[in-house]
Amino acid sequence: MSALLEKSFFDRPVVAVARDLIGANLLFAGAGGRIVEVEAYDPTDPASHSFRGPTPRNRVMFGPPGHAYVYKIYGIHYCLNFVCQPGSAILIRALEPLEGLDIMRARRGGLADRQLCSGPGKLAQALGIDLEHDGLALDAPPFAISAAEGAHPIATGPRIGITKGAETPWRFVLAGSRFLSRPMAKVQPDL
DNA sequence: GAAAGGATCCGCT
DNA sequence: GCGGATCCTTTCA
Repeated sequence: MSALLEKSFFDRPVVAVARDLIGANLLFAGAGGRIVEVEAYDPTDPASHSFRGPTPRNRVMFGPPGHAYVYKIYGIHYCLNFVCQPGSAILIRALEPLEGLDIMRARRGGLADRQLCSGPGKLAQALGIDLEHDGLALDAPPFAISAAEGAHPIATGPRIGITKGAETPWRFVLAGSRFLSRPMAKVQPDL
């Protein structure tokens, strides 16, 4: 098991951090697994919550790097992000479930492992994350995030579910993973 | 004060 | 493949 990531890991350009998170291990209170899908957002990006500056909801995005930004979407689901440099964050979209399988299955209604964490809302539900956890530090419990070990083939493509900035290819996935929220429509190897 | 719409998921057709 | 659920943040008058 490699060392836990420190806040300085996140104090870099958001796209570089996003690439490095593919293959990293994310645990929240003992439940989680390998990160296989993320998306990057930055303040110059019309799809980003930070595009129009700080608001009560997104204030954590403008705080120090290495904290969790959690928000509610469509009145029902929660999404987990990692804050990088000011106004930048990475949406964690899918995990390969590895730890705490029993509790994650229970939270997700007994669904199959492929469906436990294959989407941002599902992942937050499986890990038990909600608005109470907005702003928590990522380098201390209940978070435990360790760096990827070895090489991971990364594919890139357009982000999912957005209407503005839809062409920006800031979705990063572990190529060929069975645990993605959706397959990469057109596999583009990362360069 | 009002209205629009969203970084989603699930069930039904 | 499509639409409803569900709510609250943000924007605009």
